[in-house]
Amino acid sequence: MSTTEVPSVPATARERARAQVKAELLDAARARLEADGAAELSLRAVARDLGVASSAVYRYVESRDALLTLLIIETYDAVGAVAEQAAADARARGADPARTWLEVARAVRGWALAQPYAYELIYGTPVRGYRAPDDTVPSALRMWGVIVSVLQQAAEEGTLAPAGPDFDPHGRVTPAVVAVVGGALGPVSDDVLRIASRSATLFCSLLGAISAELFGHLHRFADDYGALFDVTIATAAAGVGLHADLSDA
Amino acid sequence: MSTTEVPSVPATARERARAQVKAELLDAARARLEADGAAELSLRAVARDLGVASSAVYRYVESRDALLTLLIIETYDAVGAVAEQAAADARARGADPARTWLEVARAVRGWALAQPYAYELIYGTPVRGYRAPDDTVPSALRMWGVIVSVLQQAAEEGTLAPAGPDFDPHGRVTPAVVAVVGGALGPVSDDVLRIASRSATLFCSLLGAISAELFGHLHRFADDYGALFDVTIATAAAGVGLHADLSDA
DNA sequence: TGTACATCAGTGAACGCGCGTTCACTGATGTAC
DNA sequence: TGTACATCAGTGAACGCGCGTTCACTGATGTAC
Repeated sequence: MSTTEVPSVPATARERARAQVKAELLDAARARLEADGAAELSLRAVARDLGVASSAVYRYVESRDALLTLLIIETYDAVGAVAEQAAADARARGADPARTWLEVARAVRGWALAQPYAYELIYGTPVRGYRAPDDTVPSALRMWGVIVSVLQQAAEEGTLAPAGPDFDPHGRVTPAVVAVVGGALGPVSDDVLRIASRSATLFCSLLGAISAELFGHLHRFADDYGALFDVTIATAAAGVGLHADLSDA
Repeated sequence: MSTTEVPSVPATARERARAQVKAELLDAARARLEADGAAELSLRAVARDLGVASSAVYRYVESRDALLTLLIIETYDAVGAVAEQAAADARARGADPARTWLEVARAVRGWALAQPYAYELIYGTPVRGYRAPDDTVPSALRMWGVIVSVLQQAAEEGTLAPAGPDFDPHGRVTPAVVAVVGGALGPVSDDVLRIASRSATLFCSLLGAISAELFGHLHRFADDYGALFDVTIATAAAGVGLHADLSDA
């Protein structure tokens, strides 16, 4: 009935139980993370929450760092899915690329505000002494994929123009940069060439706007930070050639 | 010879010695911070470095949190001074506002790369369990002062235009925002009105560009991140109406 | 279906670590007369 | 200038805490015959 491959549904009851306990462990760890923050995440606390000896955790996870890695991958996937969904929804409603990007940014902000410690885990100060292994890369790239898809869409529509006569990023994008952003996402076309550095600019504007709010640098702007966020994202996007209409927002 | 005011130079030898030891303590704490990171800063480690019992530190500092506060203020002042100096230098060389901002951004980035843990202390994930008191606010505002001065300069020169026809931040800036940015820096003029949200946008673009680099989100862009940084900063600035000429950079 | 053995999830004690903070103390430095 | 007292910088031991990780163990679950 099956080849010698590892089955996706575990065969034995023991394996099924094991998979379920591991899932519960991850859930508990995520709850701890979202309550205490990434730097404070402790195996003993997670074990306590599960009502289990702290040593039992080691049946499922090699070390605290390994657990962190699992959570980081989960979190990149979660925010990546949020961004992808927002882009798909916006496009389904007929949004242009600029509007799509704004919707993506809002969705990511909403996600970050709802679980700030998860945001901090991946986009805040890296946990000291922890070095993320390469396993996290594919999940981390999902966000970049969304960004590039927006720019690509604008380039195909011919609406991706530089913001001003004095500024043409094209000439300043080196082959190395192009290879990375282009290479990660498909064949390098002239369009991608033109958008390579712009993906970084959009990413940075999103990271900066959310981090500034979350880390308390805008708390004097208080109540209406949502509107300020829109302006900040749209302004940086305008610099990149994506002009959004905010009048209905 | 003096009033009853606290003298700025301590009178007694004991007071002088005390002030000097406190300065040495802060230096040692800063060194530890720059070696280990903010979250790992420990009073015992600092005491060890000073060759002193850990309890002795409490003669000079109320608690670990109080020490953190002192370091945060010092750090805000340090980066504020770097930004102010860069702006002054640029203006002395006859730079326009857009160019001035780029020079400021570069200077701040250089400072951050040279002491990443100091940058993280103030602009990274806040240290858990620590709540910054209001003492830090004036020092934190120095950076905002530089940003607003650049925008004000452009507004006075009449070169501060929106980036595109579809985007006018003016209408979306609420009175509350204006009161904060304007109020912190002088009387609220129409010019300030127009730049209130833009200061946040510039701040966020700087925060995002440096954090993204420092926290490893651009490490695949590797070698030439300096050029990418310029483009990112200039692009967001262009969205705000500051058009920099990068051709000679 | 029943027995003998292997696997392995979970236990609980322990190791060694570092931390922030308190407290009674000592001895040197300063002050008042 | 000399003595008696007050101040206070720094000591070292201690308290109580939580952490990551290891290890020999037990007992239940699974497998082979």
